[in-house]
Amino acid sequence: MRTDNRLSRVLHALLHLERHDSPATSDEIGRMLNTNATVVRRTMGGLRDAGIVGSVKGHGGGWTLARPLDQITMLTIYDALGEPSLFALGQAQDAPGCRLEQAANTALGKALDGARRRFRKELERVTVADLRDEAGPPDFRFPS
Amino acid sequence: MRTDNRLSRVLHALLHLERHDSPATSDEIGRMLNTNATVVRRTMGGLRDAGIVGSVKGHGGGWTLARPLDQITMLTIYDALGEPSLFALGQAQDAPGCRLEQAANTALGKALDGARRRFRKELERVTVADLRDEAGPPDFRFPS
DNA sequence: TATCACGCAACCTCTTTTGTTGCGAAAGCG
DNA sequence: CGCTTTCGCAACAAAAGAGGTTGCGTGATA
Repeated sequence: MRTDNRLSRVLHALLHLERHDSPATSDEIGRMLNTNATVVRRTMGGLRDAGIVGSVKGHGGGWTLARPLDQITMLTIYDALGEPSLFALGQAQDAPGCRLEQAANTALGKALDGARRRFRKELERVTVADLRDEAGPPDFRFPS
Repeated sequence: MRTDNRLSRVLHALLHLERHDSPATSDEIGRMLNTNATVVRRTMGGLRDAGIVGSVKGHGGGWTLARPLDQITMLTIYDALGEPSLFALGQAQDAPGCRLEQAANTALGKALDGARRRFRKELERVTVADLRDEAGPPDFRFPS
């Protein structure tokens, strides 16, 4: 199954944003993420609504950070993206009312819920500033 | 996003299989799972190779359990299905060599790995016999 | 030997996501 | 005051993947 890379992309974009003096245009970010401006706007729109970034129109406009990176957890971003569905596995609904199917789904649901909790807990623990620090010194960061 | 329901379906099918005296044909299972015989064969093939079920050709043939349900964990099945990719989220590979992207991917990867471990651990803990027992008495199980 | 049922490969269809295009509105520049 | 830049938004096209469909072969049984 094709995976949703928006969380990874947005993290990447925010890290670059911090190092950008002026607002970064959608097109610039699109080139960083190897995609195009419309996709960037679509994705960043949710972050703007969540108060993570701001957008400015017109000359010299673009995207800016609305708060310092140490006040943005990975979970903040994940939720701002609309909490996209985490799993490629799901419960079948082939015979609603069949207690055997229900039992199978209940068990699978528990396993998925446990995994989801673990995932969110880890995202909550890590700020984007942590990522920046782990990336090392500013040099050699974007060898384009 | 469309989810992969094979694990749920197979669990459901195994629970029915146990209650079936003669081998169950792919077509019968297909009707239980609201799908068709070919899809059933495709999915059950992996389980046969893993020694979980057996298939018999010809008159009176079909699918049978190769071991008792209390010797089949949910994890056994998941792995027999080829350990299908668990997540709908993934790491972007837009700028290999960019340390900021790498940092984002590393952090995301850790969160996903933790969730995967939790998931597998839970699957390992539960046998299909547990599901059967939790489904309650045999009555009212398949109100078709 | 006729029928049943799995095995397998090729193909079709449907859904979802990404990417593309075009137009409008707001903000600065000269 | 018009021109350019840039986001906002909607509609459309393209690509990928999974599930489903069909057809034919093979083995087993009656």
